[in-house]
Amino acid sequence: MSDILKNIRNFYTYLVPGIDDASWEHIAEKLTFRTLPKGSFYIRAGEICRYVSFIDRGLLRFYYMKDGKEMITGFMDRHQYISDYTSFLLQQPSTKYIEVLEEATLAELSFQDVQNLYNTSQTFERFGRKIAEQLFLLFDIQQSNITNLKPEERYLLLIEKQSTLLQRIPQYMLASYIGITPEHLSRIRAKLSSSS
Amino acid sequence: MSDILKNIRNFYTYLVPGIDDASWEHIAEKLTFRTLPKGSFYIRAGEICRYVSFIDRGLLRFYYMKDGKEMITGFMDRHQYISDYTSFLLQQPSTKYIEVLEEATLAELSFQDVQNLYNTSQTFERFGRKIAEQLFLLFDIQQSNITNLKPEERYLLLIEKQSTLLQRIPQYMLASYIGITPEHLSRIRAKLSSSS
DNA sequence: TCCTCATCTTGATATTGATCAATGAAATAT
DNA sequence: ATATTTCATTGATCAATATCAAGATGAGGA
Repeated sequence: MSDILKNIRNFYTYLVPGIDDASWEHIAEKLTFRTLPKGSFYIRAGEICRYVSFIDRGLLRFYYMKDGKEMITGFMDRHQYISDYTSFLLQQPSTKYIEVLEEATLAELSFQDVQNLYNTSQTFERFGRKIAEQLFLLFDIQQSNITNLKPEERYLLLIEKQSTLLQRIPQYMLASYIGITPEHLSRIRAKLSSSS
Repeated sequence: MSDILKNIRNFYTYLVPGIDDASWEHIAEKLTFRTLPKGSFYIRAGEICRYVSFIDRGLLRFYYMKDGKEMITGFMDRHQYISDYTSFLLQQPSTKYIEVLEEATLAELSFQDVQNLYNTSQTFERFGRKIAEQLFLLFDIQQSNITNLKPEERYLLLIEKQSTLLQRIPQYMLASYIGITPEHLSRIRAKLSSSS
């Protein structure tokens, strides 16, 4: 347990370098813990996201349904932050699913506690700003990948940048994440391996 | 001039409802003003974005270059906030161009002033958080439009939601914004008008 | 008014990636 | 070990959209 707290504090310190013990205690005492088994859902479409969570362990996938098909928009690994932040910020029903791919242990803050912390702690307000800024930057990179790169280039980038993910995720999910059909990814791979 | 300040204060109040006069004065005294003529650039690829700006008047477009072609990612109208926020946050060279389509009057804060305000004003820190959250929400909506909708549907959404823009922007720019060629947009329009 | 440049339209063809269908391979359950 | 199910590959065809090439339209300047 104290290992989890250490990891979370590292995460906070990364975003708000100067954080002091008192501010940290203030936050830490509000954290609650939860373990989600493989195959369960962090959130489903229609539900309101009531927490922001730190992933101490595990792997999750984001997707939404489009014409009866799952469209995967991202994966979240350990020591990252997870939430359907749109649903959380607006406290309105989510349009996404977040499914647990590998059993996950989460440390969470409720919406109400987050608001209270914003009102009582300048440090936490800064943390909230940093989180939103990080998400913005992440989105900006991802969007430019989607619009700039062809499927083949996105696949190569994935190999280069996230090779650990490739081993943990079936190919048809990668295809969906890249934005193509499993058949097309298979052909891209065939072409790449024949030409190299 | 006092009209501009009133508009900006409305914008701040929208994001941080409780803002008091003292906090506002603190911010207002750092604002600088600038008018950019039509055809000039707010930023070009390779430059670092040193300001966040409030558009009091005017219209601007975001684009990046891809294989020698301009790919338009957005338009910003008056009473909105503008910046290449990725370049601003990281203080690193931009990959985008922001061009003035209609003469623009801007009220700006420099990167350094923004950092100082974060350190001296809790209200401003909250404002920074809200700005980032708003940008995140905007991106999320835009991304789901791009991935969920077909070009024709994106065009119809544009007509429905931003009909004022349509009159101010040439069709080939709309095509780029929608993510298709001008020829294809022309055909979509032909099909729509024949079937209605 | 006429000319010119930019924009928009229309047609023919090419490319990309999806869909449908079948087969092969690998993991899991019995 | 065998059967069942899930996942990956391969082939044939189809749909959406890009590209290339002319024209048509329209607005601002000489």
